[in-house]
Amino acid sequence: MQISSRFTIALHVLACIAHFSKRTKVTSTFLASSVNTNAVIIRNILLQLKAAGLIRVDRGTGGAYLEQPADEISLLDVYRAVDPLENGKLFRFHENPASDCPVGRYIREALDGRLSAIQEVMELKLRSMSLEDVTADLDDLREKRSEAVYDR
Amino acid sequence: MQISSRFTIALHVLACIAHFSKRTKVTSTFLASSVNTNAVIIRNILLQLKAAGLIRVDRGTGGAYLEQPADEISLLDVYRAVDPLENGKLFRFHENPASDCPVGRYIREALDGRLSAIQEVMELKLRSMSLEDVTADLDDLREKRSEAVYDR
DNA sequence: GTTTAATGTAATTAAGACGATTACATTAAG
DNA sequence: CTTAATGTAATCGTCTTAATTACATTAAAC
Repeated sequence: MQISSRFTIALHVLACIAHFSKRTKVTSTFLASSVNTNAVIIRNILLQLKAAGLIRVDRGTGGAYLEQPADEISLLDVYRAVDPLENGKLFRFHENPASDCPVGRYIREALDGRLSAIQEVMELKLRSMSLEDVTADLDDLREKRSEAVYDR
Repeated sequence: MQISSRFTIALHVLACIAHFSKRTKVTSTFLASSVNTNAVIIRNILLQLKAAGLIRVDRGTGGAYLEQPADEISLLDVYRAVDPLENGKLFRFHENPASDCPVGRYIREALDGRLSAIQEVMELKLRSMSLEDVTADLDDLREKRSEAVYDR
């Protein structure tokens, strides 16, 4: 059960908006070609990011813009925007274990706290990273790679 | 993208084996009724746990037994046994981002380390908990609940 | 040796998610 | 009014999950 690529696409989209939107109009078609997917896929992700209050999208004229500073958009914000979990729970249980079994009767209760703790460390880590961290990484990589060219 | 219930079913199954296998023969039919699912579902999970070296299953006569002490079986062992990730990566990327885009060209490299770090904290937490921790929780719950009965 | 109870395994089904795609109404600037 | 873009519905193929039926294989027990 890998996590859907919607999450990494959303980060790619946000990084593009952060990088381009001051200079160019960032449309779903533009984003679709950077990501290499269909514009409708992008538009649906933009709708989710907008619903979460992370971006603004201009109808008619077009263009997407950050609604929050990049350092205030955490990876957890993005993850939750595009991949909402039902009940907020990462782990699923099988329904109706046998209540007349000493294991089945209590297994859900026994696991619940532990599984929540696992989910929590993951979400804490997601919350500790921001869109700005990602764009800073991108800037570093671009710089390093162009240096490498001059090295030859 | 919730994680498949196979993981929590596998923990239920292992807890049953730990609890019952010294006294009773633990068959797939027995486990299926405790979990409340089909015996073939259980048998496939037993095959995965066996392939991971966590249990032994006796053909013909039937019965499943732990192959390792409960305190040496971590939740990560179980998770990996029943829910193997392709490439071992929790997060998926979209293929072939535009290499002529300053974001598309480096986005994968920029995210890779961060996503691995997220996966790692989750796996460390999974590794920190053992089957014995779960069975101890179950014992506690059974004791508490029977006390509660006498309290009335 | 036959019976019996269990596992291993294949095949099928239904439901749901994902990603891609086409189509089109709606919007707003120029 | 034209144009370019978004919002949204509908469809499609593929994959995964979970459930189920069926049956060959195994090994103990009588």
